[in-house]
This record gives sequence, structure tokens and C-alpha cells, in this order.
Amino acid sequence: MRMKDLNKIDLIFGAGLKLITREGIAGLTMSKLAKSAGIATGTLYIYFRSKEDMLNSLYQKLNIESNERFMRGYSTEEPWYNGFRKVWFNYLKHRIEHFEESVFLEQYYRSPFITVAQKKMAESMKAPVHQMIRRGKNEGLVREDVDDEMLFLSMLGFIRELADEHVTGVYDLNEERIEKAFSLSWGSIKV
Amino acid sequence: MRMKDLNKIDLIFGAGLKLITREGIAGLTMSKLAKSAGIATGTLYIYFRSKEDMLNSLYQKLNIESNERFMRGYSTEEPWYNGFRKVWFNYLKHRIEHFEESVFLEQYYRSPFITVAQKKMAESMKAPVHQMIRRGKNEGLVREDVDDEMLFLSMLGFIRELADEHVTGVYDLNEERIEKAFSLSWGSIKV
DNA sequence: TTGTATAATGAATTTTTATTCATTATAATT
DNA sequence: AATTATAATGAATAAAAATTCATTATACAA
Repeated sequence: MRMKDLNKIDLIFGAGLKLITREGIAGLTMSKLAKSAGIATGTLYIYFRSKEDMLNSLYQKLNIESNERFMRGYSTEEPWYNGFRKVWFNYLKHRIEHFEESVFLEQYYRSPFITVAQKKMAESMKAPVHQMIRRGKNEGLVREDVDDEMLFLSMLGFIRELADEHVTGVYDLNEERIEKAFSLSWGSIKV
Repeated sequence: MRMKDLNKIDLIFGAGLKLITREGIAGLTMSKLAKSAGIATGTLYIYFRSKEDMLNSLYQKLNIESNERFMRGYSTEEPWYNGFRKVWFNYLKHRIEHFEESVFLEQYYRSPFITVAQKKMAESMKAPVHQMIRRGKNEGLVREDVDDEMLFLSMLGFIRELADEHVTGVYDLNEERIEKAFSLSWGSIKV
């Protein structure tokens, strides 16, 4: 008995992300997807029930994966500043190296495909970063006069713009600029 | 001889933006659009050659309108800080009051519909804000050790996140929080 | 008023896209 | 090596969406 080729799912996902980055979810068709993945259109339906199912699965996978990456290497054992720095760099690295995923996640969030449960889940994923910020406050390292969410957004928004412009070739990021950007972020949240 | 009803174009644009905010460009169909605008599908084709033409026109209009709003009231006659504050508030106000437009502009940017010329134009729209930042440096008010684009992005990214979360009901913005946010932005770019 | 050019309509048509399915190929099992 | 269950194919079909067009309604001009 022949088995399903599990690599094929990743192959499809990869091709999908590439197409979506170029022309959005609005530009994605099943035949383009199959062609780009180098398989027959019918094969798509062996791995996914429908186009909607394919997009749902992709979202599910990426949402978990990417949120896992943000906190990688962070530990409450380590000094707070080190952890914060790690998370900041993780996030920038993530937005750059997984740019296509970010584009997809944002588009999917405003597509006919997302479900209510998925919207809720996305929201809950922010918890670990909030915890980190609160710890920074408790240790007297982060300013208390600005609430957690605002601090979070100032960091997140900045990194996001930096990465976007870098990837699209508008603003080239080098080691020096990245350090500068980090110190800008840190400067605006530290006590 | 009966004339075209020019209000109808805005009616169509308005209905389009509402639908796109909810389900993205991927979710927009001409029949949904007509229904939502309260007209017949055929009527859409009196005002626009095609769906693509409709989206192009909408983009063109919004891109000009929204960029015009950012610098509204800014003048080199006034003290720099006042102008900066004005632009900062303009931008936040814009992202909140014209949230649907922002969603559309971003999706359109990664859709099969955008043209190369439109991409270039979008880039060139940033010039006035850059000029403002340079003026701030010349007057010794803005830190020289960070380049214009980075300062721009730190401001832009933060405002954008704030507005998004506010509009989607995740983070409620009040007078006090807005002032706090502005001082956070200003604090990170001032000398 | 009346005529007329054009706006508006929505069902019919065309085009595009998603999905199915009969057929072939292939990996695992005996 | 033969069997077999299922993967893979891509042309055929179904479904959805864009666009057209014959018909009707209406604003403007004479």
C-alpha cells in the first residue's frame, strides 16, 4: 500500500506562501498552486479537502510555529535584559526570515476563511510577551507609567516596519542599524 | 440626456471598503459589491470598465487623499515641535477614522491588481515626512545619530499598531493614552 | 410635453476557478 | 514476483464569478 508523502504538504505550503506574497490570497488559485508546487491539481485534493481547508491548515501551522519562535531561548532564570534582548532579536529575525508567513498571516486574518476560534487564538498568543514585560516592571527595569500593551505595541510596530522595509528592499538593515534600532526600542521602554 | 450620478462612485467605493475590511480583496465579488451598494451588477460596469479598473481607481483616489491628510496643517512657518505633533496626531487620526482605507491599501499592495507605477508612487509619498524629520535635525531638536528612515519607522509602526488595536477593540485609546503614546514617540526621537 | 440619449436593471452568457473522477503509477505487503 | 491499496494524474464537470446585453426607466433639452 502506497503511503501519503508527508513532504508534499510542506511543498504545497511553501508554494502557497510564495504565491500569496506576490499576489495575495486574492490571487491564489488551486491550479496556480498545483503548478507552482509541481504537482497535479487533483493531488491537492488528496492532502486537503478544499481550498479553504488548505488555507486553514496553513494558518494553524504557521500561527503555532511563529509564536513559538518569538520566545525561543527566553528563560526567567536569565537576567531580564538578556531575555528581552533575545525576544526582540527573535522577533526581528522572524519577520525577516519568515516574511512570507507574516504576509500570509495578516492577509488571512482579513479573509473570508478565518474562523472566530482562530481569531481568539491569535489574541491569546500575546500572553508570553506580556508576562515578560510585567516581569521587567517588577524588577524595576521597565517604566511603570506606560501600560504593558502600549510598551508591547511600540516594540512590535517598530520591528515590523523595519523588517518589512528591509525585505522589500526599501531600507537595508545591517548589524549596526539593527543594534541602533534595538537601543531605540530599549531606550523608550526602560526606566 | 440623463447624466451619470457621480455620488454613485463614492457609494460603490464605500461599499467596497466595507466588504474588503470584513473579508479582504479575496472575498470581494462584483455581485456582493453591487448588492451592498444597493445597485444592479450591470450598473457597476457603467462606472468601471472591470473589477480591476474599479480597484485601481479606488486605490488611486485613496492613496492621494490619505497622503494629503498626513501633512494637513503642517507648515515650516510654525515651530518644528508643533508641526511634528500635528503630523503625529494626523496620522493616528487617519489610521483610526479611515481604518477601512488603510486595510484596503495594504491588501491592494499585495494583490494581483497593483501596477509597478503605483508601487513607485506609494514610495514617493513618504518624502514630506522625511523632509520634516530633516528639518527637526537641522534645528537641533531631533537626534542625529539615527537616520531619517529609522526615526520615521519607529513613529509610523507604533501609531499603526495603536490604531489597529483600537479599531478592532483590543486596546481602547483614550485622551490620556494618546498623550502618553505621543510622549513615548517624541521621547525616542528627541535629542 | 415630447423626444432622446444614456443610466439602470438583472437575467443570460462567458470566463474563470474549484472540485471530481476514471485511469495510471507506485510503494508496501504477501 | 504478484497483489493490492492508495497516491498521482489531468481532463471533464460543476460551481462561482465576471461581464454582457436586451429591455426599461429617467433626466435633460428642445
